[in-house]
Amino acid sequence: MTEEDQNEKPLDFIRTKVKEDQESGKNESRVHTRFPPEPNGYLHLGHAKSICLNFGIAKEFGGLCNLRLDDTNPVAEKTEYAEAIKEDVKWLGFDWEDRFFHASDYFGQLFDWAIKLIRDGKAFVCDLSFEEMRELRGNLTEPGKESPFRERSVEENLELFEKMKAGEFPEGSKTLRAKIDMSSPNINLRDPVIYRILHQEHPKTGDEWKIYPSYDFAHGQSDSIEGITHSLCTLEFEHHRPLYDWFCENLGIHHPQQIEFARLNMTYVVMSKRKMLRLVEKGYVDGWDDPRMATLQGMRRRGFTPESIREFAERVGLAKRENMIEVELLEHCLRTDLNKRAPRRLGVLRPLKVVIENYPEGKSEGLEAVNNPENPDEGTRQVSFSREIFIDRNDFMEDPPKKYFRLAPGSEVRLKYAYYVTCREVIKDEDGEVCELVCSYDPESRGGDSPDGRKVRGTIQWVDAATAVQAEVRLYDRLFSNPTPEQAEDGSDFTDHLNPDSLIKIKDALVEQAASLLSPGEPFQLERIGYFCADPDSTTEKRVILNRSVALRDSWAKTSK
RNA sequence: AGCCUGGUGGUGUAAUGGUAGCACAGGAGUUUUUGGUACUCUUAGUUGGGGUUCGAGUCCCUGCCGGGCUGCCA
Repeated sequence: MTEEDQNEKPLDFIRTKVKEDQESGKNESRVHTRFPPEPNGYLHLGHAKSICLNFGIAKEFGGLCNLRLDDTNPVAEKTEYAEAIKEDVKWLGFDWEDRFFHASDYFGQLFDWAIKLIRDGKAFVCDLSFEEMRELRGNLTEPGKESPFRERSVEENLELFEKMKAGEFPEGSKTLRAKIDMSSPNINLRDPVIYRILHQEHPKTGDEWKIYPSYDFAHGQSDSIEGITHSLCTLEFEHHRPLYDWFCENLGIHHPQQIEFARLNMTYVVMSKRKMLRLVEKGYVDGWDDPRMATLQGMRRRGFTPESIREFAERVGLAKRENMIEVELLEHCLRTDLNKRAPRRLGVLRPLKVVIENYPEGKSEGLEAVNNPENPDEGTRQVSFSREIFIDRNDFMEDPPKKYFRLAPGSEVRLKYAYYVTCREVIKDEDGEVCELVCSYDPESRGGDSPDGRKVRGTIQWVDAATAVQAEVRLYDRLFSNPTPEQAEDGSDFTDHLNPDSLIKIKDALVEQAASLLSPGEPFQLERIGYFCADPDSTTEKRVILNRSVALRDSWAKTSK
């Protein structure tokens, strides 16, 4: 993209603000962002939007972006998740260089800042139980009441807080609270808890700490320590911004600006960690990396490319209003990317035997097939052809409707890259099912063109019976049959809307050899069917298992309905 | 109920007082050895009501609707 294009391209509200700040010299014109996931689950498409935003802005404005794990709650967090997060961000194509941090790196500094707040009379140790605190907090319409421990002396607070740190009190018995305003209409400002007692091993700091800072007391300060200039987060943190600001101001430290944007929602999926966890735990899917999941690991296994996801993240836009992106946009991004890069191969999902009666028995020949019509540089390959081949059952109809261009009794079609064939005879088994076709071929049409200029409307794919490789093909479709499974109008649960056909396994598909040799994740197209890649199970189970990433657009399916 | 926040075609997103545009989806067609791709054309929109103004999606008032908030989660 040229500089001019970039100037012409309208900026979203966040980039507009970043640009203003940079041009006005704020933060010495530095731009520094961060992606701060909590390591309590796997990253999903919604995170991808945030990753692309944060790393993208840093790149566009000549700045930096950190990766920081927000590990302030050891109860839910695991190293397993932390590793997956790093892997996923890297796979998506972003580089945090040497700036990989943890909120727990700052526990010491955070503790010192808590001390400062106590000394300044802005924080106090509170003995209220969970329930008592809730009662005194008030509600949406009524102001809260001050804690009876609010006016403890600085000395007593200091002593108690040190004892909390030393592990002298049981979990839940005391908290450290900021002294702000119990009557604030923003409930987050009603003396929020900033430290709680948790006798819990932390994946990073072990048993060093018995108290842990809350999100509000850790996040903004972590941003501040790292010199973040723009702290981008989702809308639900909007009510927390006054708190974010309050801590930076009252601590007298570098004050990054928090800006909120609307999170990503998409049709036919669920995007919350909690709901995804349920899908995994209840066995509705095969795991976090199930190709039907909107997790980055699932999407990668399914055959999504980092490029397609980045393109998607850019195209969904950025604003503050709630949104529901149609999954079709994601599919479009994948197809566009794969169309230009995926090599073409031949395969049939539901094989139907075809014997070419006038083709010499025992003969076999190699035919030249184009690897990628979008890119001639990828050249051609040889595919073998002989008297017995298989075509897809979908490509034959005994009693075809109008405008059906494929094979039917007496009709002629082109076998892609091979010959024109005409269906002469239909053989059925005892159940009356078509089980074999007898065709004749035109030897003059080798390569797929007839010297007499005769045109044929239909072109179908095929595989050579002698050399085709058997494959299990997994056809994935949307996980839910309802576009908005979470917004059940009838009070139903999202799991009531699971699509029973979201996974169809075809055990006995046949593909040409070249389609059976690719490693997991390498995309290819089975012509006229869709984009595929080998599943990791291929390696462990030592057989060919293919995932359909996305089907090709099928305008015939549409018109024939 | 109070506070905060947001409302532009089916979906998403532009237009910062001056021709409502782009993308996806939908429809029609051209090309085609993938009923793919590409290309062309096309349907469809400013939440209601008032006001300011030569002129309002944009500013003001008011109604309506959506989202968020009463964790020692993030």
